[in-house]
Amino acid sequence: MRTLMIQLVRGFKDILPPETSVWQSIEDTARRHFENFGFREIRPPVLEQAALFQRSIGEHTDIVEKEMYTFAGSRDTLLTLRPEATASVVRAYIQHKIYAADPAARFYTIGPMFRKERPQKGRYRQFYQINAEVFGVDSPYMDAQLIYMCMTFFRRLSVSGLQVHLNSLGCPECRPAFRQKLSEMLAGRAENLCPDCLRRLEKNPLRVLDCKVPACRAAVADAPSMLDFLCDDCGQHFRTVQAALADMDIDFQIDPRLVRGLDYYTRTAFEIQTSELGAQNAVAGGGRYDQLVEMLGGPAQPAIGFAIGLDRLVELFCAKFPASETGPEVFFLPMGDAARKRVAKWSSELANAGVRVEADFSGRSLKALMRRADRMGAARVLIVGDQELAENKAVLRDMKTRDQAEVPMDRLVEFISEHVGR
RNA sequence: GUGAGUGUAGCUCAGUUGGCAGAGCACCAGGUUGUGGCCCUGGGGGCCGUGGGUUCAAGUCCCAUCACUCACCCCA
Repeated sequence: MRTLMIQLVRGFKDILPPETSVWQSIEDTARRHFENFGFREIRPPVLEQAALFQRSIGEHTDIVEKEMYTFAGSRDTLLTLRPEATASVVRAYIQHKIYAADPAARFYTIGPMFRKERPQKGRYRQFYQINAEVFGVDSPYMDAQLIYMCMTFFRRLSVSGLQVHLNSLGCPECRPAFRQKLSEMLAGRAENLCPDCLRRLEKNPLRVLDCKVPACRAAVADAPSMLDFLCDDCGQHFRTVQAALADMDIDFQIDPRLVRGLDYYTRTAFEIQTSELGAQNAVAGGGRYDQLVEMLGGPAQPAIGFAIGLDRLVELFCAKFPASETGPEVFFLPMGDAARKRVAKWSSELANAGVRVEADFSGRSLKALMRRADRMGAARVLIVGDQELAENKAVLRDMKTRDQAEVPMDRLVEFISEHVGR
């Protein structure tokens, strides 16, 4: 009789060792790097009221229309597994009145997001992001510093081949005029547009700009550029961002077609792309969202942030530095029951003293255990048998040099701690 | 939601016009009573994704279904 195997839910994945150690080190690097820039960690829950995302991301975005995991909570509230983190961080900023003490606040958060899309290379239904959000700062220098922080983070990880794409989406002052102009133009050639774009024409004409359907691309080939419609303030802001980036030696490309999928962005929008991940080329993306805090019921405070796709970053990183198992510093190899009893205690104490150890209690032959130690990449083995027990010693063998030394048992932990260089 | 490709051992994959299920690597044991890597010998491992159909006979042909992968849409 065969029990039915329960498998992963479609689009979800297990992250296994040794790859998990890559995740750990990237996350550690992010924490250190972001904290150097004055960011502190915030950990909002993964479950929120559906309304939070409907109001922030926008009713007519793909995310809200078809990609959210939403289900009935208690009473008549709808709950959603977060498809992105910014809305939650904004909600927390408002709910805990963090602005009251000091409106300027910087947060980062690392965790899983959920979107019900068809899985594909670099895209999962549960995926991980590193988010950074800045509140209460409207200066364009903040925009530049944020992009700088992001790019130097990648540099720290030695991930290269990344390109910054930059655009400005204007503000409520200047965007309507552009939107109007664009709508008029697109309406005139509606028969050339794909069905999706016909819907976008009504709800969000800017999105037609980044449609990949050839006919749509042709239709918008000579479309007006938002950059020509920027008001004085937005224009000034955008120019200052560019100048600051140049001053910080961050290369970028102006990309007037860069329209992000979330409705809340204003002014600066950017995406960091790679050519090495197949179709899903965005490794990070973000922008300014100066109206969102107020839209969600908080005070009028400007804000800007970005999200890094951790899964994609790990993939880029592993392409360059493949994950590998690291063996123990000391592999305990007891021969016989009496030895196993002693090794159980010694190896535990050594681990507790900060040395990475592993002990084998299987009772297999010395040869078999030596092979096992070799395979797992142990730096050295400690052999304990009847002879050693009788003489109150153990044999410490260096697997690389094959040197063997006798270690007095009563000082075993101290001796090995020193020997390993701790 | 749409399209294409792939499902055989832990992994990578062969499998001829339909005729007893295979290799390499990995794993285990022995060659060496308590010393790893190389070598030699032997061994364990499989509902051939699942269900149905055709056939004397199906991993192979047909149908369905599921899963995975890639791509579209969109994004991190």
